[in-house]
Amino acid sequence: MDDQIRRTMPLFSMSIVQKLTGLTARQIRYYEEHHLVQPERTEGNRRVFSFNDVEQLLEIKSLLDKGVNLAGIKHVLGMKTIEAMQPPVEKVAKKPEMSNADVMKYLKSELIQAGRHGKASLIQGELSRFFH
DNA sequence: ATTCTCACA
DNA sequence: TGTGAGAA
Repeated sequence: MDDQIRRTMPLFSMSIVQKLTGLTARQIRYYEEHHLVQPERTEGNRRVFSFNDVEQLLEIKSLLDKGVNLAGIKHVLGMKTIEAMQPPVEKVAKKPEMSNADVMKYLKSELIQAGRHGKASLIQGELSRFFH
């Protein structure tokens, strides 16, 4: 139950999420309009994303590369949400979704990538707690 | 300096 | 989806 809090806890600013996902702020806001992600808001109306939101965005990016349109992505993500809420069911086959380990690996590569450009201090600070 | 909303020569 | 304006 403590894990649920960790991935739901709002931690990332727009700039951080942009670097982490490679998506533009415009796209991220657009996906939010379509309820593909539901970031929290600060008192100043700034978006604050959780670890789950970042994973969700990465999943969206993945599907986009596969040529899936927003309507299709909504269905895929919708199924995921339903599954998460009605879990007491044996999943027949394994899901080709990004595992937590895959996400971690991806984020690390992003940090290295950004590091080669000398501008990773920001996101490293934000993610450090996840790489203990 | 950052991010937000809104609107489109 | 990009982009710029005006505000917070």
